[in-house]
Amino acid sequence: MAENENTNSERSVPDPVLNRIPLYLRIAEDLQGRGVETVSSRKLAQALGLTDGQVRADLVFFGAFGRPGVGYQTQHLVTELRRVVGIDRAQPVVLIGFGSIGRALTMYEGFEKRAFEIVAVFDRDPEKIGRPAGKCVVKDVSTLPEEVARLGVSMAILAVPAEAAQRLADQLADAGVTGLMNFAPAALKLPDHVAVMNVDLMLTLERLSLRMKVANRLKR
Amino acid sequence: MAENENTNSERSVPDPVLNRIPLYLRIAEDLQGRGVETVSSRKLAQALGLTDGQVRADLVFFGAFGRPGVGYQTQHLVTELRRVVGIDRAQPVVLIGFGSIGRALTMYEGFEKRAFEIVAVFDRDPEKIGRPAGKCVVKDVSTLPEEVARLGVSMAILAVPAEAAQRLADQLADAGVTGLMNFAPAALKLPDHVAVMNVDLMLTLERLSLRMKVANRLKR
DNA sequence: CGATGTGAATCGTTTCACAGCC
DNA sequence: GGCTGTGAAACGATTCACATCG
Repeated sequence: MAENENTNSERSVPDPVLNRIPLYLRIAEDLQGRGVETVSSRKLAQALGLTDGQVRADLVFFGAFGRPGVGYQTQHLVTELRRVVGIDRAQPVVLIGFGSIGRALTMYEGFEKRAFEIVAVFDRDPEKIGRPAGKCVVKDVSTLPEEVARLGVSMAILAVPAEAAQRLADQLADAGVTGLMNFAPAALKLPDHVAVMNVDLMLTLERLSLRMKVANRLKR
Repeated sequence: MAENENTNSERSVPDPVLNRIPLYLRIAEDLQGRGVETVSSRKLAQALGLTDGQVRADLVFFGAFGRPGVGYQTQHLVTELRRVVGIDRAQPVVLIGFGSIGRALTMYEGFEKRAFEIVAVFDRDPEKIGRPAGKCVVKDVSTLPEEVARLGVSMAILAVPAEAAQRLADQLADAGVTGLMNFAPAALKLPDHVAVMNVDLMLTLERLSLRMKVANRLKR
């Protein structure tokens, strides 16, 4: 068995920290790509608009990989954070919904640059089934449960209309998916062991609009 | 120190509250559409997985529109929150970048259902310029500043490669844009009076992956 | 010296309890 | 009785200061 080296799981990690870890990884990767060998918490903080103390406190949640007097070795930081985030090896992902958003995702180059790979695409529309979608061919969504189980995928992207989202999310959870990126404007109800990240474009626009209004108020 | 007689305007609203307000609006709209006339803070809270006290506290930031013993009138709540969010009337938006994401956005029906309207689309690629994009025609991005100024738009969606994002963001800010939804994986530096919402798909996937690994989800 | 890791203090948000209104 | 609005308490996250190590 591949040992799960401890990973401090005793303590629950605050949500804001979970959101920042991938940001640190991105900076570290950028520095590594530019040949920078070490980086201080202060540098990391400046790049992200945070304080150096916060950076150190965040990183310590996942183990102390810095050296006093020196800083963090970018190579080491990248390796460790990739492992922490779970992208130290390729992650297979299934995509459900080949509408405008789904299509854009299959064309998006970012996936391969990072460690994610879309291994199957599903849609309900007979018109779309059989069409090429990136490296895949669109499959009938009715085969979703068996395909997901067969592929052993644990991550899914849901890009379907709101009405269909809950039912498909349930199917995915039943088939063993434990992580879901949801583009549908729906508040999915799922078991606690399934992680969900909602990407709701209209909601985001409204939040932006609200911030613009609030800022205007403060300005007066 | 002079007194501020403006009660709400000077008070800064916590970020988490700003994120939740559009959620309340969505629930209220749904209830209104189903003919429900009043709703309690408890009902709103249950629909979103919050506490009733939190809902009340949040809404009070923007004025007290509830009635003790009764609750909130959905009609009133919708009207007020639409105004608060700034979608009580149509909001013109410009879209920069007609790649896979930009194209998906022009096809997305959600915009018109909500109060946003894409009034101009820009790209750099001569191949794409002149092509239809929703109700618009793709314009040369070199005309961006004058077009934005002419249209008087204050909201923009940036769906271009990371390398081009900062320069275009600067142009947009100079042209009077005060709200920006950014799809590029770049940490934009902009004046404080410009609100930015980042939608970074790879970052979101990494945050999802990290949450799947941590699975520290203790009970509610 | 420079920079980390850490516990203590500070800050802000959420929760609670209750007074007041319907 | 039901429900809001509100100040106070509780909680959690961020900042700070410092001991420690390279």
